[in-house]
Amino acid sequence: MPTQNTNQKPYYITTPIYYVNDRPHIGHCYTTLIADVAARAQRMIGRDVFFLTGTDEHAEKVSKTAAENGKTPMEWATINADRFKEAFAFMNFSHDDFVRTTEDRHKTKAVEYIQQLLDQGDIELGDYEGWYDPSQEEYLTEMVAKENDYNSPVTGKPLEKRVEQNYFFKLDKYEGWLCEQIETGAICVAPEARKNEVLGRLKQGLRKVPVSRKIKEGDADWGIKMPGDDEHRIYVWIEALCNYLTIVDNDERQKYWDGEVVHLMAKDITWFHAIIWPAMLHALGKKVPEMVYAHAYWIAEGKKMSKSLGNFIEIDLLQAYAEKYSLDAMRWFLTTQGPLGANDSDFAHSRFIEVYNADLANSVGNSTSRVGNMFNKYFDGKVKGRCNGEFGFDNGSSLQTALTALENAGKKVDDPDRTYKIAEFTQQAVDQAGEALASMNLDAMLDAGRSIVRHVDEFISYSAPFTLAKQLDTLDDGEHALSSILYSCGEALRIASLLLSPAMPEKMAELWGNWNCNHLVDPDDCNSGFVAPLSELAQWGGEYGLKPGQTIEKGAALFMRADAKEDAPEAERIS
RNA sequence: GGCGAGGUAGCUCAGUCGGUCAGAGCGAUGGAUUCAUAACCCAUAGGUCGAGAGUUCAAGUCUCUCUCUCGCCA
Repeated sequence: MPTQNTNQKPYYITTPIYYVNDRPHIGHCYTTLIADVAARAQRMIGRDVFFLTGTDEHAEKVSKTAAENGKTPMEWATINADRFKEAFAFMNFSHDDFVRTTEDRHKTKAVEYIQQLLDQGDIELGDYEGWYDPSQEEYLTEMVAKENDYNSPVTGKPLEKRVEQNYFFKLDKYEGWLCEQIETGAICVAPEARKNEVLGRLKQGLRKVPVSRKIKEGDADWGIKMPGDDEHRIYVWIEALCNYLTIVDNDERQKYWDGEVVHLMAKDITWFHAIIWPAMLHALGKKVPEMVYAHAYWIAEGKKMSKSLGNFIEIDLLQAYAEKYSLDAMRWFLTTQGPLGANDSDFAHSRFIEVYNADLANSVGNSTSRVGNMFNKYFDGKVKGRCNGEFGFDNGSSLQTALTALENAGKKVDDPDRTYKIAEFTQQAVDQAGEALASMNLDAMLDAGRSIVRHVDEFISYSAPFTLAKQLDTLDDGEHALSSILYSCGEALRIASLLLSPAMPEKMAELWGNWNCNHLVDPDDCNSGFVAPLSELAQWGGEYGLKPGQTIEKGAALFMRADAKEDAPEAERIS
């Protein structure tokens, strides 16, 4: 099966690994959804894709919470990792692997990397001086300490200046190199606002960063020890970062690291991914990621999500939306309205309904419905003939015939000289989608699909095939004209549906099922992969295009119009 | 406190090197239409482009001041 285009590098996309003590919420789902949409789109254009997500399990608090729940840390981690797996299965994510940092395949490699950095002298023992809050047993950053007048933000008691022995990674060594990598775009830090922030901070100078913590009396045996020094444990964040490499650092998967590497994350962890991780990789003699993309946050009904407000949008609410409006509609809303840029986005019910109706029900849903219906009404639910998608030109008469029908019916044609090159239009949309995908502009990619739908709707209004259909007996080439118009509408929508499918794999597969399009390896499984790369699938009237005789079933409406007055779905709170 | 981003139609935002840049989408209103999911198509939006001053023949588009919002600070 020619599903892969060998001209393109393999594509490796990652999400952060999620803190296993968290409950899966919109943030986790959003980042992973973006990765999923990108991964699906890249696979569709024929690239060899590896999409990784997973959980970060070695934090100290995990062992603490486990104890509180009467579990071993590992039992607790497993229970919670499974929650993420379930959530991601529900979201229909297509990750190729799910890493847990407690797995040997991760731990062994991670230790090897740290060992190498130790051997090279990139990691060294040193003194850490900082503001310690005895009541919370933690160090505070200079900034936080200062803001609180060097008192504990929790208890108000004075902070202590403490010195501790730690291992340090000599990040400062790579200051100039990092600056150059980011400024030249060798590492593309996106969006632009994040890049500026990182560069600004870089110019303030770098220091070595502590990468370990001394093990204290009574600490749980959880996490990875510093190689060659049992008294220190590797900080969980540094070990966690290694997951991106550990999981593909083998013969079989090496090609993914050698290909295009894209790290996706929320903006709070930009620094780790744009600075510390590339520096570590460089020190290890490894290639650095091509792109570090840090999106902004979701807010809920205009308010920041916070524990105190208890307004986190968790997986149960997303499930409620999916149940009412379909999973793919929810995926569509998150993908197109989400904070992929530098600004936060609002998850508001009224907005969801607006977008659902405007983008899905009134657009793709309605357009496929009206075209499918006309095939059924006029041609017994079968594709009648082919058409090159050009209308209004001298060498074709279909549109002229349609306009004649309008005149016969006494309808005014405002602008009788319009021309349509629908095949060309779809090709341009496919090209635009490809460009948008390359820069992770997923909304623009999907909008290319929507632009085809809009074009079809406009063309239907202009050519009025339903008026033409009433005069088949009196117009000589009426049937040919009608079949040409319908073919072009159907074929254009078929191509549009391909572009929309990364966000809405199930719904588009449903349409392909109704229209008997052979895009998928298994037509009943939207995750079974495409039988050919997009360049072939989206070929107008090509091997995978609509063919005369092909059955077009009306099928159920893809997206039924939603009532704006209806209340937001309620989440059934699960503890 | 330091550094940075931004305040453009009801909403979300585009606006490259200063001169059809005052725009798009959604919402709203009016019209037309019936193949379709009261959908689609067409038309309409008089927003001092945060405030003030300056540079210029000409400024959302450059400079300064003020104000508000936001981000980053190992």
